[in-house]
Amino acid sequence: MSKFKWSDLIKLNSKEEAYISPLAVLSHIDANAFFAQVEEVRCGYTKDAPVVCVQWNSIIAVSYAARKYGISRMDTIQQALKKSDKIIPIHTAVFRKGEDFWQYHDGCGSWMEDKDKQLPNELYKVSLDPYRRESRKIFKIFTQFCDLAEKASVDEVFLDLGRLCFQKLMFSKELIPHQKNAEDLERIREIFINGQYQLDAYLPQIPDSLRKIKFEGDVYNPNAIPLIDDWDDVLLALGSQLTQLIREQIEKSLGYTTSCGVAKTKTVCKLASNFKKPNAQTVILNRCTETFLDCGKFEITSFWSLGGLLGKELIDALNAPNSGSIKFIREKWSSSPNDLKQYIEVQLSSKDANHKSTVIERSKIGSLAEKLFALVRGDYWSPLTPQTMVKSMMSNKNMNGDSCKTLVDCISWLEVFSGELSSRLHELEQEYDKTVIPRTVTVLVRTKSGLTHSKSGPLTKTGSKIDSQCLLKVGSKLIMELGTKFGKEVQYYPLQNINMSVSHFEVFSSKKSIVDMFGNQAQILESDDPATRSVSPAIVDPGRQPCLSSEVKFECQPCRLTFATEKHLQEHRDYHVAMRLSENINGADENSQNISIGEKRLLLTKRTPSTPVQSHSIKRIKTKGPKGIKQTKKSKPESSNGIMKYFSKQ
DNA sequence: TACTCACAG
DNA sequence: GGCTGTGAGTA
Repeated sequence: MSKFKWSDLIKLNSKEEAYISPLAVLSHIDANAFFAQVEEVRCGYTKDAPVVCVQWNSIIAVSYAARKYGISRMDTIQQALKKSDKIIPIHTAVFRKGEDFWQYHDGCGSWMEDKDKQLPNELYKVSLDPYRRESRKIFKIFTQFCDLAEKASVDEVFLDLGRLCFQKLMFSKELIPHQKNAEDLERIREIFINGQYQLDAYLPQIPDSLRKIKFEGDVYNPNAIPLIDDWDDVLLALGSQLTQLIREQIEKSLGYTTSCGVAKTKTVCKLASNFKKPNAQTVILNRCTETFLDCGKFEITSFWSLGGLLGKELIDALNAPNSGSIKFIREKWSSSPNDLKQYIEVQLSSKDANHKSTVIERSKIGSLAEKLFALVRGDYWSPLTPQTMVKSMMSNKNMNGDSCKTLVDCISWLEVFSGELSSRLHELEQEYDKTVIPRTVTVLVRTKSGLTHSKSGPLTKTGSKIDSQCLLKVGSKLIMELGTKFGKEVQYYPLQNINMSVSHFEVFSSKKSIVDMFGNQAQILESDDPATRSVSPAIVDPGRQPCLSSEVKFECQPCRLTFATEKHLQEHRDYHVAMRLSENINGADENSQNISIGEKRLLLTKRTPSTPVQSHSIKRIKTKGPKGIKQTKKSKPESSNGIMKYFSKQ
């Protein structure tokens, strides 16, 4: 007789209950050196090519081919090049300051000798969009196969293979090709199909024929025990076959290799997928779970969510030795979580007496002890959280030196952020086939002294879809309010950090009008005459469609940028005015005083003294501010273009 | 809404 | 180790 019950098996058919069954089959799949793989595939290299993905001077992902030269994620690109000149560094895509689309600059980067081919941090912001896109493609394959997938990060996923395994067991004819030995399994299938089972009854012993079932990948089995003993092993074997299939599909269609862990719980899956890399899968039988946790590679801090302060404090509170602490805890507190809880409480009390700070909240010690008690046994069950809508999106830029020292600089970065956020919002909409409208925009700055200040405001736009212009409009308003409020008190510029985020998403299920719009655009694009195109389609980010000829009606004379509607043109002009306002508020230097509104690019790239004279003059009334910061009041511009409605608090 | 902290890759 | 990002908690 099996040690499992019919109810354990039947639960696999339920998304809500499968993870809690002792027969659960979950898996964790991780794309190896993901950013490096994306670049390798994008640029057409093979797996043998020692590609590394670079951001400024740092290597942020190392392909396995490059790891053979001893290159690690910590290395700077210069250090890596000393280890081997064979490596192929590829820089991430970047936004240029003041532009709202990203681009790859292949053949450029900080390691280039040619100064013109370097990408200065001051002028660019890294874009991770390409990796998100590839991540979505991978995730789509997962969801095509599997009805319950949790996206754990840009390169990781958890799968609940319960239904697939169950169905394969019950309905797959090829599972047991030799009919002679299949009789037992057929009888079990009949019992299930006819509903002649008792949920509380134990399952029969597994049929002999099933003992020959094959695992895909590596089964962790240091003591060479028989692999198939009970139904949990059978189901894990089926799960390993399924993950193999899914992973092969990903490699075949997208070119990415993955590492995979198959086990009963998420935490064990996660450790298992990390066990052998790259391009491998590791199966942890339930009977081998504790042996696996004790293999020497893991400690308390290896568990998800215990990798930081909390884990360190736990180890400290439990007086656990650094190595083998999982086994130590399991054996020292072997009967119940309660002993563990009491021990932690006592230890923390003595810490309190010594006025030591702790991140462990007293009210949570009970649940923490239960969790730890289960974790060290590989028995901590947590559900897969089905795909949920992200709750916020941020676009962020850290500044070097004094590269963000004026409001003009700020607004230029806001333009980048607006482009990135609107593009990501649109991708989100396509992914869910929903309309997504954020209701709140937040702008945050951090001064060199570490002070942060943020301002949030509503995004009231309705009807049409969110674009970078409308985000920029709100963001500009917020940053100006921040600047005027903060600038008087403390040393404001140069900023150490600036970011913008959108949150409080409203989701509409009907996306008809937007889908139609996309369809029309695509059609127009195909028959578009390049000569009449107003904006070069060479702009790379396909998330941002160029303004098409049929839509072009309004042009900003100085910029020669064109807009579909007068409203859009108006907003664009407001941006120019905001730029000029900011120069005044900020007490801009001599060069930027004279910036023509048509010379945005010039302003943002090189501050040339010979910049043309502006066409609209703004009177400047200087007032003396504290700490030598120039405070400037401005008169209303001659041609305000309705700007005051956006900057009414000025 | 404003801000801080923890955590992860 | 710097950069980028998400989410929880607090007042």
